[in-house]
Amino acid sequence: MTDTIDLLRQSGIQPTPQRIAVAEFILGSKTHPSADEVFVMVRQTCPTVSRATVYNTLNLLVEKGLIRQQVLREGTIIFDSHVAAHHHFVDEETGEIHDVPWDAVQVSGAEKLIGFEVHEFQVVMRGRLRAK
Amino acid sequence: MTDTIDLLRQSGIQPTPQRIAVAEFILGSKTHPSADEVFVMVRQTCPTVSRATVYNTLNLLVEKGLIRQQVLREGTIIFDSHVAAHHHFVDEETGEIHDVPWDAVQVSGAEKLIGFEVHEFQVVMRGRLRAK
DNA sequence: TATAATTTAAGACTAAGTCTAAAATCAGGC
DNA sequence: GCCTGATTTTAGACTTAGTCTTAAATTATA
Repeated sequence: MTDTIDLLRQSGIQPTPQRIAVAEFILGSKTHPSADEVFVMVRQTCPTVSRATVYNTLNLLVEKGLIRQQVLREGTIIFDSHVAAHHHFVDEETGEIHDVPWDAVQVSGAEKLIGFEVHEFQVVMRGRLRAK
Repeated sequence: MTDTIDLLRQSGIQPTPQRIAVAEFILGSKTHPSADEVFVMVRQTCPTVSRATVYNTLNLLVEKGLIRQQVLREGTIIFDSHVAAHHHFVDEETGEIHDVPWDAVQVSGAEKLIGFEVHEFQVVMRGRLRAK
């Protein structure tokens, strides 16, 4: 909790109970929740937080670089606490998003495209989970 | 026009004036329009087509494999007449989507991920257009 | 304590996508 | 051509994700 407060402060974000609750949840999450999924979860620790505040807070965390937003799931933006470059796997059946380590896939040529100044890239893979 | 009718029939799609208009537009498009952008454009050739019919038709074309849908732009699904594997470049400033030829980028390892059965993949690049 | 600035809450609003029910159209048989 | 059943279209209603608005609450500062 104190770590989260310090982190918010260091990022120029005024810590409030609502913001702390949202940050604790999303920064501790290994999944890729939508804003409304965050809202549902955060209401458990902060029952009076409003939906608009959750959206506002998530967008602020993105703006300050603490989390990333991704366009990977149909119908909604998802949020990702893993800010370092990595790839994604999208489960076609469930829509669930999985992180793929940056080094698991090798990409060359992406930053040398003619006509484009590439700032970042990722490989987006689609398929299904393998039975274990 | 006759080509489009034949193509629809071969795909098991009953050709109607509305469907022909939508198919002609999207199959001839080099861009990545949203459903509502298609709606606006198709209304020029088929002024009485309804918005629901445009959505229905695009989804049917996707289902039959004539076009692809992509989750690349915030806030909306885009449609892509280029069904063969290729990559995409997303212009950070405008949100515009550009095709990148499959061979322009080399990817290895994507289909050998532990735990995942990868059916398809693409590299999604973000940045800005280079001044020409 | 007072004041200004910031944040929150909750409802309203917008836009993308889908649903619904009736009307229109199409396909096939006679 | 007519009839009937199936399919498609229409247009408005509806749902949901994301944003806006305004007043209240909270925080920061003097």
